[in-house]
Parts: sequence; structure tokens; C-alpha cells
Amino acid sequence: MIGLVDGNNFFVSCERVVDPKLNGKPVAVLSNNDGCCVSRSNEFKALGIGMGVPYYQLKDREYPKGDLFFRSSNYELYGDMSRRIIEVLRGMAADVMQYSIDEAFIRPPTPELGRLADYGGRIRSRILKWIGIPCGVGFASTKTLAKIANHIGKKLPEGVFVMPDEADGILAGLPAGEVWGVGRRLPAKLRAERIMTAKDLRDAPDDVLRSVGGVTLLRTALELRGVECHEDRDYAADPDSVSCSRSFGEKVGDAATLMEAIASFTAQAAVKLRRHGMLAAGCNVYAQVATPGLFERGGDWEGSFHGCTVAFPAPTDATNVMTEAIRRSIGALFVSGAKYRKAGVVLFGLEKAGAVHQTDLFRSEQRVASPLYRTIDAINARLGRGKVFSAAEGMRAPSWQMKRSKMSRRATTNWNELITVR
DNA sequence: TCTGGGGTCCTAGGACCC
DNA sequence: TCTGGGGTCCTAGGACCC
Repeated sequence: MIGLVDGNNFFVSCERVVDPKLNGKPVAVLSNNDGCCVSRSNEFKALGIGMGVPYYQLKDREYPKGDLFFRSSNYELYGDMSRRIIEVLRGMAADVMQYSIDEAFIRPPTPELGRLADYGGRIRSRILKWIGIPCGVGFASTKTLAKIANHIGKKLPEGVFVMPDEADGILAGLPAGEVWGVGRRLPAKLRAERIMTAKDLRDAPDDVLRSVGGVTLLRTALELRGVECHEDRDYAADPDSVSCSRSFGEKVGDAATLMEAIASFTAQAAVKLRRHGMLAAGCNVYAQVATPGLFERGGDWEGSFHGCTVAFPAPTDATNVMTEAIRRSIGALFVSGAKYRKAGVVLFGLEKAGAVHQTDLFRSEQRVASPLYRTIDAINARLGRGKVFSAAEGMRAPSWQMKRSKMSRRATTNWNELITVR
């Protein structure tokens, strides 16, 4: 038996914990750069404003002139609230597998198996009382079914739902496209095979499922049949790649400034890399040209990216080695005068520092963590992000920095930003 | 004027090996 | 009347997730 616990409208709920006057109001949290709505309160959804609606289209309705409330995304706050929720779950479940910032699969302890609805209710009320975040809880025999149970639970006053053994009625009422693992493209193909509902998907022949959606879709169908196919994947596990990319607050028109932004993104990605104690063999660097009408044309991003692949001299976690390799490689790749709206860096070929590896017969490579950057990370962790940085990132206040004009306080992780009660 | 960021897995096809 | 068989590794692209 698997349970899924997830925070309702998670980012908005976090904002409400540090600012209770948002309770009962239509609130949305914006994406980076205050671009568009990525988390919405129920009141906000009830006004018919969809996920991903651009902020500039709603600006006129913002409080105090209007009725809508907005916050910039505050990932430090959300990450800390998430960590606290996982702590509570660890105290109540036999096993906890965090899946994303706002959801975790749990295995209930054996004594609770006979009273899951009650157990789910206790989890829910403890998280609400201790952390302040309302959650939905669903139980079923597989993760895919637990997802469905969770969605049902979230709409009930008690917030908890246990999937019955006989689930035909529930699955027949659920469009196939709403099943976890069925994205935006598949429903059209599924319809051609007369697969309309989750029940149709569950009962479709294996060979049809394979030809339409490969082994991935077949696994989803098996999960609906109660066969566990979805491997546990730890949210905190070592990644295959690490990246950092940003849309710019202001368009960037010269190569020097673009290189500063790229150096800064490289530094941020390298911090993540070192946090995992890993080394990278190389990276992809790219920048996107600001094309008028980009979004109107929809989906067609062809030709708007400039980029290249850079191999490091040896696997490394040292920011300066990466930046230097990038600087030498990108050369005239970026056109001076072009207007760029976004850039990014992806580090790949990751391996654990000090791990056993295939050696190079003709070169001695030291695949160890950089002591210099270990020290820099420690200083920045103590004195605040960006206290020590590389000159390649630029000495001026960067014009390309993202907009975050409605940031709430990092009230649970920073002594200087505690909530003021009165 | 103004639309996010960070991942995973699978598959097909090509290059290459003996 | 005619040119093998069995593999691995890498990459690009597509689909999905939050």
C-alpha cells in the first residue's frame, strides 16, 4: 500500500504561512522574473485564471487597485517548508520517498493498514498544525493509483481518500489524459485507439499500448491494474546533470555582458554540483535570441538558440576551470548586437569525486574536489550567497538580473527576515 | 514593451568493435 | 548463381514530470 501526500497549491500555502492576511484571498505565486502564474489559490482559480497566465495581463487587477494578490517565487522558503513536511512524515510513516518539492510517497506502518482513512487524517492534521500547510492524502496499491486517490482526497472536506479495490467507476469517470504519465501529446493518439478514460487505458491490450506510447505507457497501464512498475526515485539523489538558466530582467545586447551572465550561471550550477560532491566532464552553454512574436507563434523556438558544447580538460568541480574553458570555446558564437532574452549552462558527464574510474594511460588526472571552492562555498554559506565570487561574473550590478519585486521574507531560514507579529 | 526553471527516461539510428 | 552475426556506445529528439 502506497500513500501520496502533497501540499495544496503549495507555493501559495507557504506564502500564507508567513503572511496570514493572504488567507481567503485570490493569490498567485509568479515564476522567476515575475513572468507568469505558477501556483494559484482556490480563490484565484475560481476566477477562471489559468495556470501560466502572464503577469502583465493581470497587473491592472493587482491589489490595492484590484482584488488579486501576487508574490514572487521564494524558493528558499518553499524548500524549507518542504523539508519540515518530510520531517513530519518520517515520524509517522514506515518509509518516505520525496518525489518533488511538494509531494512525497509514503509506506504506512503495518498497524495502520486497517485504518488508512483515519491514519491519513492524522497525517493531514499534524502537518496543518505543525507546519501550517494543508495537504491532500491518497492511498492505493500503486503510485499511479495513489495519485488519483490523492486528487479525489484533495476535493473532499476530510482531504483523504483510500482507493477501493473495485475502482471501475472511478477510473471510468477519469479522462485518460489526466492519468499520471500521460502528457499532452498522448491523448490524441489514444483517442484514435478508442482509449478515452483511465479504465480504457487500464484494459487496453498490451501491444496497442506499446505501439502508442512505448514501454512507458504500458507501465502506466500496469500500474492502473495494480502492478507496481514505478521505481522509487529519490528527489535528493545524485543527478545525471545539473543546470542553471535564467530569463534576463532586461535584454542583453553585447557579448561581454552575456559572458558575465554565463559565468554567473556556471558558478551557480557548480555550487549545486559540489553540494553533491560530484565532478563534471563538460557543459552545454546556450543563449536564446529575443525574437519578436516568439510566443504568438507558439512552440516554434527553432533557430532562436545559439549554443555549444564544451569539454573540460578533465572532470572538475572548480568554477574557474569551467569558466575559462567556456570563455575559450564560445569565441564568436554569440553575435554582438543581437538581443538575448535568456541564457543557460548545463553541466553533464557527472561522476562522484574520488570515485573509481577509467584512467587515461597518457595523462595523470586528479579527479578530486577543489579545496579552494570548498572554502568559498563555506564562506558563502556563512556570510550569505555571493559574498565571494569570481570577477568574470562582472563587478557592476547586473542589468540582466531577474525581476523579483514581490518577494516575501525568507522567514524560516534567515534571522533578519523573521515575521513581524505587530 | 511584458510569458519559468530543472529534471528524468525511452527510442531510433549511426558509428564502431571483433 | 554467391557477400555474417552479434554486440556496445553515443547522440538527438521526443515525451513526460513537478
